Amino acid sequence: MLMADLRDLDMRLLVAFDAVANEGTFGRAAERLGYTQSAVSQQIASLERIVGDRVFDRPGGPRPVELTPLGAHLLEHGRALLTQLDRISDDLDRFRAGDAGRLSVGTFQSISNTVLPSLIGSMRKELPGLEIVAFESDYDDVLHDRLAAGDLDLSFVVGDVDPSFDTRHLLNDPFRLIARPGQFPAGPVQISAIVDEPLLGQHANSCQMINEAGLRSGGLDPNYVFRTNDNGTVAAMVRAGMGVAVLPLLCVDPEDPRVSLHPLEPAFPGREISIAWRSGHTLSPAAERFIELAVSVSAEVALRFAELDPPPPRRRTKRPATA
Amino acid sequence: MLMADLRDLDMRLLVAFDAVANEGTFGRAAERLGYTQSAVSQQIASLERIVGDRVFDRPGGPRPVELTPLGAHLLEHGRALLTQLDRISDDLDRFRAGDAGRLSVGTFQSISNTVLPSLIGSMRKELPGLEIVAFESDYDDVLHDRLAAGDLDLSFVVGDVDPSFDTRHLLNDPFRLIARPGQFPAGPVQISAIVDEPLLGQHANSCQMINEAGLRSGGLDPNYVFRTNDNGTVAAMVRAGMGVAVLPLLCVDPEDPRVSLHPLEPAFPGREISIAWRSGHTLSPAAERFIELAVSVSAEVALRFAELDPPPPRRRTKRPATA
DNA sequence: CCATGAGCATAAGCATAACTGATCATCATG
DNA sequence: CATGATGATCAGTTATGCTTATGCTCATGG
Repeated sequence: MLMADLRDLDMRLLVAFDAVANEGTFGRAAERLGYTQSAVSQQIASLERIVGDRVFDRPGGPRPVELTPLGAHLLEHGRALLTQLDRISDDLDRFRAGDAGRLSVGTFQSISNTVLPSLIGSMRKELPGLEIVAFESDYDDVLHDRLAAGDLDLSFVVGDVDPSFDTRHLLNDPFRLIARPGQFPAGPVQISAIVDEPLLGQHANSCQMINEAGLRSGGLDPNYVFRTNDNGTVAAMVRAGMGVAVLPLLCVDPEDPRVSLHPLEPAFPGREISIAWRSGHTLSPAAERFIELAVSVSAEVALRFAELDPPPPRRRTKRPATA
Repeated sequence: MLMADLRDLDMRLLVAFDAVANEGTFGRAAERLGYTQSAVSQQIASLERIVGDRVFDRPGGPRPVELTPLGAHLLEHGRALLTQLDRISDDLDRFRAGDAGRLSVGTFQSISNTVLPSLIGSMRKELPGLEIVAFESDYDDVLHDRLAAGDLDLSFVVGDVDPSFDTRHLLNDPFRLIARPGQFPAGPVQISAIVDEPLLGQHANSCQMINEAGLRSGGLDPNYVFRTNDNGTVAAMVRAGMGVAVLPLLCVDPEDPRVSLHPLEPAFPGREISIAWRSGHTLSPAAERFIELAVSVSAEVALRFAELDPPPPRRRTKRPATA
């Protein structure tokens, strides 16, 4: 018996098999499927060649065919396969809508604290079937490597990345001086005014590099007395009087009354935050949507920044003129 | 996008898809599958036409292809399908060995008590993967109907059945007089000796018909004072002195010292027990095996009958001659 | 007992799908 | 810039799948 592998099976043969089993005759099955009786006869013959045994007893004459025991057994498997195919079809449709599969996103602390919660909230509300996995690291190269390896679909990044990645710009995150309240008068502080202050900062990473370069360009040779990547710790140390810090605005809580924030003068560029993915690689619909939402959430954050600094000129709500 | 249904999918496309995903290039996948690179390229193109999207990013040049997000998602499904196909293949092999699937057998009380336990025991030991379902009825027509409807794969039957069934003969079950010990001298009893005895018997069924016909042919016009299909009850009634019974040997316990069994004279034919199935219908391998085992277990039973009656002439084991 | 019709199988013919072999374009590499 | 590995594509061939036409089987009903 020349018995082929089931892996050579065309699902259409199972469809025909199922139809014949339901209809009882090859002819009616053919009619339902839009074939001729002969075609169905040949399809069943193909199926039987593949499984190696008859799946129908043909009693001859006008009597309907009946499943052989093996046919009945196979049909259970076959129907399970067909419904699984339908489920896969549905799942692919959901995937195309972004509402299935998994999305891995690289992030770093300040993003995780600010844009990510609302972003993931929106995604989960809009695409509840999508599994979102976030991976956080404050070391750019870790994120880059995992992104390049395909472990991550998307990653938030700081500054420019090499051209093997495509990016979408999200926002500019300006640096601010963090000091004790009252230590400096409200408003901008000259960099020259803090040349002798002990500095608190982060460990070396691209953000800190931008930061230090900016300070140096303002004539300050930074003297770091403590470095930590935990932004909360930095703020606490400032409150404790250990020194002052210069941090990206996203890294501090602008609502915290226990520290005061000051723009620096002369101003130097903030860090540019983008979202990146491997160039030349198709993005999943979920990733596309994530990027769009990231852009809009970031725009809201940028808007809050703009309102924060210069400190909003306490504009009184316009009174309706009394007639 | 002319997107076909997944039900039109040929599993060979998934095999190629899987191979390319594993090998990284169309060419190596083709080599492994015994195709040309061109064939695999076209197979992937077919797959992509069916799912409606690219499943690989082709970076161009000598770089390997990489799964698109949708491709990765589809591949998980595809691999699940392929392993399911392999499992089905294995299951079909087991089915062909009789060790998978379900076997429904029709039976009646005396068979259930005697041949069936050891028969099912042998089957379960030999084919532990087979599910055996027994359906018992003491009404022949019920068994016949269920067999004809295909609810039963096989059924034990009494006597001849209509030609829409095929049968295999199992054994002849002779009728015996059941009496109180001492009521008659050991050995055969003339039918004429029990013409005045009140009779116990079963309700009308084919076995009882044969029985009554036999008694009539021996000159006895049976006078039934109690009928039940429960053979244990018949024996108990005999012990209680209600009357005597004529039952097939399979229906009584020949080890029970509280009743005594007697052949009747003139002898009349016992009931013929066979196993039947729908003629023209393929039998499952499990059913084939069941029939074979039924034949051999029945032969053992017939042997015990032969030893029982005439009571085995206590033949001494031959002593080796001393030199 | 024969005519009828429902049913599947099969052969012949054709259209299409699938595969091969050759060639082209792409692009990393040295 | 030459090279080589890669996928796409085209033309040609083979294989597959489908239709039409026909034959065989067998239950049914005169």
